[in-house]
Amino acid sequence: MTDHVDGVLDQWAHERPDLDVSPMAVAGRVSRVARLFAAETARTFSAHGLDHASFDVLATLRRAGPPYALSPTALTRSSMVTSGAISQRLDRLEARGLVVRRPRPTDGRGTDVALTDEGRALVDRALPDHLATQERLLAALSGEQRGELAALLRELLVSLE
Amino acid sequence: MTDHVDGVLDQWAHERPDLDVSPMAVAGRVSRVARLFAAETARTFSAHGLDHASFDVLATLRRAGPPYALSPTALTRSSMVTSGAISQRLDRLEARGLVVRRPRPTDGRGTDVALTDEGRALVDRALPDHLATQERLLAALSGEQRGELAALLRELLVSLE
DNA sequence: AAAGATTGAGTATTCAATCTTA
DNA sequence: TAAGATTGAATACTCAATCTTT
Repeated sequence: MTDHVDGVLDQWAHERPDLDVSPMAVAGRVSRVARLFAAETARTFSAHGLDHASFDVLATLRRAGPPYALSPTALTRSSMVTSGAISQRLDRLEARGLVVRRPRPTDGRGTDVALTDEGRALVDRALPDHLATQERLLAALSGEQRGELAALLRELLVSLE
Repeated sequence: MTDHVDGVLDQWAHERPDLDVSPMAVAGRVSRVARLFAAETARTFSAHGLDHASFDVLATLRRAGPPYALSPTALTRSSMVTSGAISQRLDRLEARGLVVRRPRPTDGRGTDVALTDEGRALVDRALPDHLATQERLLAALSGEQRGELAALLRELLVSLE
């Protein structure tokens, strides 16, 4: 059985036999899997009136634990987008009443972003569905294979982060 | 050694001990690795006056072999973006003289998109640097580990594609 | 009616500049 | 000066509608 990347590697082997394209066997597949996962999980988020960007912020606040509040800077560091993107995500979430922004008492420069009750309820509803979708996407791999895959990706991430 | 995802899993285990968040161990890492790879390879592309979108189109035409020509539909299928996005990528590449669009002789509806000599020269220059960047990003993994990782990702892709 | 390709409106991002407070 | 956060211009995408040819 072959996937799209096998075809790409074959083409390069034929057209540029002088080059070692083996890094693509990993890099190309990581990129494709990530995109396919994102497309599929987007459908689940959509069923809850969310998208990946919104869920990402709500989930980061939720898993931080009570009082479910973080600064925009902390949200930016946890995410993989710029501070400007976080500001705009917060605008949208606040307009929907899912988060509130409040000036931080101890530092006039700072802001606390907190989940509202509605925001917390929404992310708690969406999370089980999201996990079920991820589980379904991974169904082709056994528990042992998932463990191996996670371990290899962690080693890679440790070297990159 | 732990990565960002270990921290996320710990947080969820504390806040939602009722849920099995283990799918995130794979899905979260795939997403993060893909984003980090994309950010780093973008720097290489930029050094050649390219970005990921442009390189993707040029490389697809290049590895197709002589005469380095495909239809927009074929380019769309090979990519992971919509036909509208491909149209716009081709506008940009054509404006720079890296590809040319010509009506297909055998079917008035069709278009052939072909690399120009300049387009081919550019992708052939950028490709070795791109591979070197990917190689560097994977440096933490042995050859054997890369093989295992690629095999697991391929199995996943076969189930998803 | 369908296939191939493009268009334009709407959206979420990045980047650099800006504003406020420490 | 620096830190925290936001703003607005520029960019590349998606989605749905459209145009042309078969």
